[in-house]
Amino acid sequence: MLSKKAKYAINALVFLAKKKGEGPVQISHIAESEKIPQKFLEAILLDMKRAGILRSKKGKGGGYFLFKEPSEVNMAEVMRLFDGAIAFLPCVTYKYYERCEECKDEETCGIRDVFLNVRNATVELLKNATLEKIIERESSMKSLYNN
Amino acid sequence: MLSKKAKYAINALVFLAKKKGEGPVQISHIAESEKIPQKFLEAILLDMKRAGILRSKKGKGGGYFLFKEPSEVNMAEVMRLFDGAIAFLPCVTYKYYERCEECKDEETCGIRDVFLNVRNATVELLKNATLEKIIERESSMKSLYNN
DNA sequence: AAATCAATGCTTTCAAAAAAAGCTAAGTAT
DNA sequence: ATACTTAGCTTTTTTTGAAAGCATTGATTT
Repeated sequence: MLSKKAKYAINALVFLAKKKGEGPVQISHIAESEKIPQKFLEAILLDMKRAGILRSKKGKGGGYFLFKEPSEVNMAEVMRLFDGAIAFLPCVTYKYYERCEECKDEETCGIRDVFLNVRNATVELLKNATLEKIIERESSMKSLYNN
Repeated sequence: MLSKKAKYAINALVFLAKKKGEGPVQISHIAESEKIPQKFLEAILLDMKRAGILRSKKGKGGGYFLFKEPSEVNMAEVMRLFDGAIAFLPCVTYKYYERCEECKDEETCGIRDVFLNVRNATVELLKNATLEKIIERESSMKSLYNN
């Protein structure tokens, strides 16, 4: 399961992506609209700012806004930022690699093989899921649903 | 990431599947061979016994053994037993379903759509990954590796 | 310059879950 | 009987998740 942090981050990102071009959005506004505890959201937004996804502006008329293009922010990136590795086992991750103690031979480990396939499929889908596509898909589903 | 519990469970299952037909195996034997803290393993095996995957025999010559067929034990089942839902979001699970508070319309939620696809792909792969196939694949990889 | 607004940084707290460890009981084969 | 092995229960320790609180810094407006 995603941590609350990651989930909130995604919600906030989609929200900000929809407001792209409208200038900074206050934390309190995002928190209210997406039902996220404000203080928690502050930390989350800050993390994403540090990661180069968002920027902020202080003072009157300040707030957060998307800095990267919506087509360049994908779910794999966001999940890794908040929850670490996406894979189910450390021996099939790239950045968080760790060998299994009990494993006699990683190359021929049947368990590893399964979870490597799962990881690859998952990462593929998540990398493809950009903010742009999510919003696009949402509006196309909405019009489908309303006709 | 899988919990240690789930990971240990899988290791123990593969171990027992390889010993299928050789009678009960002592907990201590599994623990040593797979490098699992024995007391922790006891609880894990007991859970799998309750789930009908294993059976046990007490007293001299006792131990645990696989009760289900190796072709009928898959990774999705084991993971659900120990770690609960496989999906990343509660709104795309079957048994652990929960609605997202902030979600205005689940049917057209772009985020949900992404994670539903991920879930479906993952479950498909995990259901297919039975103990039988894991062992089979392992030995075929080994012979490939040795030639 | 002062007042105001909003993000930033840092610390602490609270709760829950994960990961074990310890001890006693119960069942079974020989 | 007794030696062996799982079963059951309680407690402890560690880690992580999820916040809440408060003082600070920086930008803007008047």
